[in-house]
Amino acid sequence: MADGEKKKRTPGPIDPDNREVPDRRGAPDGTAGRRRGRPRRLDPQAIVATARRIIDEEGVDALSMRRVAREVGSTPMALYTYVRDKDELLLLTLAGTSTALPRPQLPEDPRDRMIAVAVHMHGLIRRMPWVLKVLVRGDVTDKKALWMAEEIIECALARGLGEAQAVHAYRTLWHFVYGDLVFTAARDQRAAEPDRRPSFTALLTGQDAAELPRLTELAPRWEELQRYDVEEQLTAIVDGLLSRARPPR
Amino acid sequence: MADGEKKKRTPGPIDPDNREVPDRRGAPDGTAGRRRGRPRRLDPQAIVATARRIIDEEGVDALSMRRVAREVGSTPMALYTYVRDKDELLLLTLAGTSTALPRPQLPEDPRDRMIAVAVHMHGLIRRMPWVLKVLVRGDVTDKKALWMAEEIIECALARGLGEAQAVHAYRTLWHFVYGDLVFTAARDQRAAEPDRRPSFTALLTGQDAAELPRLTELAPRWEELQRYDVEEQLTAIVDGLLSRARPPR
DNA sequence: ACCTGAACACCGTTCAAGT
DNA sequence: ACCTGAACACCGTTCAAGT
Repeated sequence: MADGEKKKRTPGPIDPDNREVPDRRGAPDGTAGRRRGRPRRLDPQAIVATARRIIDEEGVDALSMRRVAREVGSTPMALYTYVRDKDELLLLTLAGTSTALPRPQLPEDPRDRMIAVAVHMHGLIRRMPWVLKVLVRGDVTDKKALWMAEEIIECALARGLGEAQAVHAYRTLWHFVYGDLVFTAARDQRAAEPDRRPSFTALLTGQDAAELPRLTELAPRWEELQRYDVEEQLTAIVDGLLSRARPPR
Repeated sequence: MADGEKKKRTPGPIDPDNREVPDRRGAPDGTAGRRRGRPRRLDPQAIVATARRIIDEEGVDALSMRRVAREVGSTPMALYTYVRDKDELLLLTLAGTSTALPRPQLPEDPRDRMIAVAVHMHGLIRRMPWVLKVLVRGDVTDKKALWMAEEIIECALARGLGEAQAVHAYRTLWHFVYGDLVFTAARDQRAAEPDRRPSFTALLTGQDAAELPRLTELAPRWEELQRYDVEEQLTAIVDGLLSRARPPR
């Protein structure tokens, strides 16, 4: 990094919100908004749409710059006019995904509302597990998903949490939802390929009974005991978080 | 998958618990425990150790079968005598990692103890972030980490949760800890490469103020508001979970 | 049983050149 | 400004052959 201080700006970034890109149609005199230089041959939206489809159908691992290029009828390097690198393309696929499920009717009571939003958040991603693997790489980039944060924070404030506490409550709920989905997905995958390493209970030998008596006892029933209703867990967490409110006066 | 029903068993699996592998030293008569066929040239433990070192020093993405082979002075395909595939090697690197932090003194009170164990779990992985990326691929494979599950479940039972509830409590805590660590790591990484996409607050334009008033208001202070003490959050969660106990009689 | 070498079917990205 | 083609430095894994 001795002399590499000049950063290349991505020349034609893609608008993550899928709005019309100005793209050579501007004022009638043809100057304002007109792109300079060689006209585009590729459709930026098509690039992202293709990427999204590949991920959706075959998983994140199936996504490659070469594959997208092939499918949009171009060469790998042409894509780099539109995205800085593969990571950026991945993030762009997130936009608009939060509208997959219609925004639900929410209860009026702040506590119940908070739980309902968290459950919705969970259900949304449960339906599109690929989103999980992309989300690790950065923050939420889908503006249409922000209403959920807004709602949860608003509810927390309504129940007497401070501003910081309310933001923390949102994060805590999100972190749980995320973690839960990751492990649910891992379990589903393990179930899909049997003979693969089994759940940890198989590791327990007779010698462990002394050190891990409770686990040893529960091991045979672990699979069923493990299953929970996310809503119940979210309810418990929300109640725990709300119990930190300073008493209303 | 029409005719591919016969599964090759991995011939010489590596013991995840780092115990002495029998390896050609058996009964004095030289039969029991003796390996048949050509003797091994590679040390199974060295393979795993090398993999662990690479991941630890340069991250999971730096791990490749070719790289490990090179560093143990062999060829890529020789590794497949010891592991079924790259995934299995990855899982094997996990063994023993939970002893990185000494087992702490725990409070007697079940609630406090539960919190302390959860905090310990968090601190352990915080110190070895690479573990996170490997854990997604499966369950806990480090037997030495199971005492944490045992403790948490035991505490939950002591406070009056049912068996299923106690197991759920453990899972909920673990899912939160995992999610929290993933996003903390993501934030750290974002901070390390600035100019990269910023936090979501930068997405908010004037037009959003109407729809997202609270977020818009908090946005300028988001970075500081966001920071929380994990222990506080874990405490709230534990209290929420324990509040589900049937009242003690 | 264990190990090698060549081969297959891929990667992301840089770089120089063309339009 | 946008796109191409060749090249660089890699991947995981299969397969046939050797010891």
